[in-house]
Amino acid sequence: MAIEIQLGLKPLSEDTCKSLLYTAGEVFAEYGFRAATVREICRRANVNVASINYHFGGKEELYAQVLEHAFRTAAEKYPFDTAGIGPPEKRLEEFITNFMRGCLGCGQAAWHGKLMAREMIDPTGVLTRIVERAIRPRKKILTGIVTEILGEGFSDEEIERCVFSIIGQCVFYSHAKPVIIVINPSIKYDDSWITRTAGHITDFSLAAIRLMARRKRR
Amino acid sequence: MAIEIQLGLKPLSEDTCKSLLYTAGEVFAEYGFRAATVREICRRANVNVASINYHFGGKEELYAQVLEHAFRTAAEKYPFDTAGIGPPEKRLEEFITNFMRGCLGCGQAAWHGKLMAREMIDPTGVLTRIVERAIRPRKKILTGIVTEILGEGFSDEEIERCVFSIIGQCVFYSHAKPVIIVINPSIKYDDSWITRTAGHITDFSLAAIRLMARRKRR
DNA sequence: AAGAGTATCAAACGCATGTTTGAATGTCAA
DNA sequence: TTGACATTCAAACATGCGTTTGATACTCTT
Repeated sequence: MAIEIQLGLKPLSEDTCKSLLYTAGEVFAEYGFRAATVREICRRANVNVASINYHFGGKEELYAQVLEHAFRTAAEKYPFDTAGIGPPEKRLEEFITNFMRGCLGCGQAAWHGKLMAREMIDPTGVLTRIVERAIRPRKKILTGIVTEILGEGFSDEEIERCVFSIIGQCVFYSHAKPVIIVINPSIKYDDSWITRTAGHITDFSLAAIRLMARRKRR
Repeated sequence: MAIEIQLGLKPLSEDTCKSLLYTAGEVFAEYGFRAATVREICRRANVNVASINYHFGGKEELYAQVLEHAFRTAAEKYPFDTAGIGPPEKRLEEFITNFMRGCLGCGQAAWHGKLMAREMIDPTGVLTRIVERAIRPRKKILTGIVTEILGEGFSDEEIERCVFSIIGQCVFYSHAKPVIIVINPSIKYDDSWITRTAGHITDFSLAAIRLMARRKRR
């Protein structure tokens, strides 16, 4: 690539780090930590294979920094803490839509969700950190929304089951994507489809939760 | 191991094949196709590393035969085709319970579900075969049950979304198990828990489907 | 008893991986 | 200009993988 352009200053690219961080996010999200190779990352980033070890100390540390970076950007882009604003039903739909966009969307914004989905299935050493940093806070928010709709008189276990039912519906489309593509090739994972599917999951879950609430009130 | 015992007949073990098939099922279910190593399989089976290539021709062919074997045993053990017997609500609960037992149970009976879950997430060349052989037939049965409860007037897309919502809730506990263990360590994946969780998913889904049906009828 | 066929084994092979090395190149203060 | 420092690079390294090999032991037929 642009090797001869430097025209003077600097050793051509002080931003090898940034390039690696970006490309690594892309490759890790695509293949997962184990299946991704440093050679592939370096090839796409147009840097030498030794760069990863020079700048980051190894594949594992690069992965950790990629996740750290993904946390920050995702937190800005898809705020889940719209707490208390509007009725809980509205917030539920927002939560589900944002969540699915994070898992299934395209581009850098979706790396976060894809990396989390990978970690869920095939955890590395950083799983605990991810849970505390990203998953548990979101579960707390969703639990709050569900609790608000359910009303009084439900055990933590019952509430948690509802939360898992909602999240399960969402991540299914991400986790089982290869199978879904085979089962029903006509599904296009574009933004319009995500919105409609998020709408279905919201309706489906709201119906269930409201019925539980109604039964308890009697 | 028992090398000197042979006492006369046979080359000690003509059943190296069976042992390999069994152990491979265990290891593949535990680690997935890629992460499982032939050396680990052979170590657990107490056979030489060359045995896999001698008897099966390679790791991939062994995997294919393990799946083939798992299909047959699972089909006997957990029959999903209880079609038409009893009310659809009852059949839904049976379906979900059997499905979750297959994904989360212990022992050889659960290999099938675990192998399928692995294949969903990280497909190998046999994914298509698995879909046609195991997944699509079951989806058809579940679709039948859901259609029966929903009644007339729903598009294939609406019905499929409900089916995915149900399956998503089930496989979540299998796919996201490592995360769930961190999030809530108190959950014990025993048979009693599976039954109760299957009950929740049934209630949750039934509530949603019935509400959809009721709305459409008006 | 002899030879053909089958099964097992330790060892090695070829390959891909993450990592390290040592030289080469450029920057910048002294 | 010089020397210390940072960065890049091609090449080599160490390890683990699936697979192959050639010898060995055994059974069974003749």
